[in-house]
Amino acid sequence: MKDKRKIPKPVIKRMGLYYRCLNKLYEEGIEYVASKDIAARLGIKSSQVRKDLSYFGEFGKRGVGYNVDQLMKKLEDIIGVNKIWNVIVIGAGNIGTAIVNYPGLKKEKFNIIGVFDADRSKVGKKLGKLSVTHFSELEKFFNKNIVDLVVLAVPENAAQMVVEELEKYNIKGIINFAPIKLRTKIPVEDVDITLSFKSLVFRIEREIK
Amino acid sequence: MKDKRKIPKPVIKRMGLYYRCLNKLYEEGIEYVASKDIAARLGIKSSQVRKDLSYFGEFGKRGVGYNVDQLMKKLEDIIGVNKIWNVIVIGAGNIGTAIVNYPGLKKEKFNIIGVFDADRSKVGKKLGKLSVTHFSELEKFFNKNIVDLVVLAVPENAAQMVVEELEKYNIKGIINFAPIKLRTKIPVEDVDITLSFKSLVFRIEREIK
DNA sequence: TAATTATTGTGAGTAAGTTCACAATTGAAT
DNA sequence: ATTCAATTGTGAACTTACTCACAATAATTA
Repeated sequence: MKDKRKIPKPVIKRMGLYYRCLNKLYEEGIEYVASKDIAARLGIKSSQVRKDLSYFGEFGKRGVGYNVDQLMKKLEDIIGVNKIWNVIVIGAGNIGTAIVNYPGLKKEKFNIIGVFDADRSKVGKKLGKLSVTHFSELEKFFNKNIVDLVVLAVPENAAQMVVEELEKYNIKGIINFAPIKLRTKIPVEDVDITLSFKSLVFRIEREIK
Repeated sequence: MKDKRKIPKPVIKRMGLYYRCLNKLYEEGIEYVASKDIAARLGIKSSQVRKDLSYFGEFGKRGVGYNVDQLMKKLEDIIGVNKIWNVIVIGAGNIGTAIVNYPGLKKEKFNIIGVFDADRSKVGKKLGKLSVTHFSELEKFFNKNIVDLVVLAVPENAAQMVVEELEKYNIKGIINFAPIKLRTKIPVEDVDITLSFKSLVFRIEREIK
């Protein structure tokens, strides 16, 4: 591993993919795997797999491949899945509800500990084990709980205002479902599902690969 | 516009962003806009905006900017928002339900015309105006309806089997929420929300920008 | 009319990301 | 022990994407 190199952003997304792939291999009882096989399962090139992993260390054995169990554990450290992240969801509409109910997040150690909404008619509504709290209770909640991440699932016109409120607290990042660019110093990851639809449609219409 | 150039994939995603931005400008009553202003709203460089647009034509006026209304209409043609897309959702779990109820899609001309699930206990459940149909009715449905896109919101272990079923029909694309690589000739757009969480967490932990 | 200011469109230059290609290593077979 | 086949890790080449910088153009002002 040549150190100090900056890790390309796409590598980061692929690490999660590799981790999931290794999990499956482990469940299938496979002990050693070659970059070629991982690549085939993910539909990418084997050289990509090797280079990506090489940013973090030398995990393989030449002529043999990677020990599934061992590499899995390395990836756990790298992508930090072992740490439990406390998450609150702001906005209890369709997206907020789906996030709270989505079992995949819990499985990956994202622990949802609160749901907030500004709409009084939604307050008290049960979502799994949680019930919706009014947005005005946010400060009280932050005083009593450690919150790492906030899922922002509010309407577009409310998003920037909520972010400004969030800046008062000490959160580590925001997953933003509102289709606007948030102005903030807090790290933000934007998620936009309609863009995925549009992107697909564009490819279909233009036959661009 | 220099023609025949292949359009970079990231440009395609940004076109949707530009369109949405233009809509807002239009609503705000702004008649002309400079690439610099669009860029500022989206948090990117103005040269990027101009170059992206230049793949499709020359829409601006030097020294003045772009006519909002006019550019909006051009973008409509380019990204094909004017066409209505018929969509079915397979899988009526959390994600499937959220997709069906998500008003953003309807607004963008993605028209959900059916929801299917293999779980008999879900069949008949009302989701907005639609009710869940059993997966075995799929063929009958395809015989009576034109379906452009399929949203795949089934568990990971069912996804590949569903895709093989879908290959019998003449659909144009798949939005895949299952965390696996689908083996198919049909154009697929993968959506993975847990990857967004992981990517954010990775950035937070490593301070990589 | 000439100067001034604003802004586009794009070729050329950078930067980022991917793939190639091969020496180095490992284990198995002869 | 030697050969053979498999596979890694990585520098170098290549490809893709982004940014710069400036000529060209348009509107405004003097």
